[in-house]
Amino acid sequence: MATFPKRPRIDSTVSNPQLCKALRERSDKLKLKMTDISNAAEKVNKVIDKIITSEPTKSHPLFKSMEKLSTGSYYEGVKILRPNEFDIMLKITFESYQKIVPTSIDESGAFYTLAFKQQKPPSMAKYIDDEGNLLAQSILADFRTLVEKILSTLDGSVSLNKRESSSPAVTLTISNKPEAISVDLVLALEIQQWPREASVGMKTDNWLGKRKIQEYKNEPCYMVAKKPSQGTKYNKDTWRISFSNIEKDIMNNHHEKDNTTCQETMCCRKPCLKLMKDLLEKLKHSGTQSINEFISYHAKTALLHICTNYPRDEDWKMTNLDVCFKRYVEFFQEYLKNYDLLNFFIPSHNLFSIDDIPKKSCDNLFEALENQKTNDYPLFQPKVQSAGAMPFPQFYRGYI
DNA sequence: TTATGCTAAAGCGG
DNA sequence: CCGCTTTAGCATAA
Repeated sequence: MATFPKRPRIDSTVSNPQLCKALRERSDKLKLKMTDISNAAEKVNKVIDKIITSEPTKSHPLFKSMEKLSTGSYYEGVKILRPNEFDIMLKITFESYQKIVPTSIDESGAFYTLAFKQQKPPSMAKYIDDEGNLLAQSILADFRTLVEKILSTLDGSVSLNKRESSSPAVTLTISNKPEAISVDLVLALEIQQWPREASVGMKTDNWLGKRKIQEYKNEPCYMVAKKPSQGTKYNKDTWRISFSNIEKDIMNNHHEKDNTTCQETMCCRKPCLKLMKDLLEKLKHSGTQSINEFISYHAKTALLHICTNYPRDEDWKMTNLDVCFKRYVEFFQEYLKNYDLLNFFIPSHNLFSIDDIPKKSCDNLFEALENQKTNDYPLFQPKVQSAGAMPFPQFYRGYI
């Protein structure tokens, strides 16, 4: 429960026009170019369509129900710099009589076994063990084989990446200039009823509104074939829960409840997330010690929590971008210091501990963020003034 | 299944 | 800064 830092502290902070302008310029630089989007979208969509509609897929007992559910940064409109990474969830649904029951296997509420409650369809026998549990890894393996087979009928511009043992994704590389495009295909089983562990999350009535939250809880959630990080702990095949569908809807409809006229004041929730992703990437490449474990999902989750604390569009005015971003950084630092970043949907699920992130890495990132914040984000600066030439309080001088 | 209309975001010109 | 056009993605209807 003691998740959030104390409220105000920086509410009184006044925007600094120079810093605000500099952040906005950086944010503009992160935008995707329309020509890049067109190129990439055409190629990606073509491949996905091929995979879904090909004969081997359509004749497979399990995969024939596959439908595209585009998720992740690109489709949430927060991808930065170039459209070079796509996340596509391929969802599988079961006939109504084939009820599947998720059972949580640990305290976190992140991992589940999935068992057929009623009859087991004979065509699916190879994916089900003696107790009726669905075998995540064998389904994933067959899916990979299927994709491989379909790609082999193509012109060779698309290749299959090497398998990564803990990843639930089958990753494709599409050749493209100036840069290859990588596409994560994530096979996901659709579950109609949210597990009990998820029923207490998403406490954000003031931001999204009770009605909207209830609508979300009536939507399905998904199970993906991701192993727990200590692989041998559970002998059964396990699944990890995913709310990518809800996350996407929130990101694309993130204004405060009942606000239908949000056009007038542009909010900076998305720009803040883009800047944070950019900053994390830059820190990773700047030699900052062991912070490579942090992923954009941590940044996104932090943003969702902060939006809950600051629910009003008024709290996110574009003209206050610097204040909002500083607030974001400080909340994120608080999560790092407490080693406590909870999954937005499942409060029992601490992202840091589930992903086995060392406390030391959190401390390192805390310090790196502190340094960036107090020096007005030197890593955002356009280009290097060759080393040494510019000692550290760099640009944006002349305020305060 | 396909066609059509809407929206958010990029791009551009004032 | 503001308004206009274009585009991809998506929802809805036919």
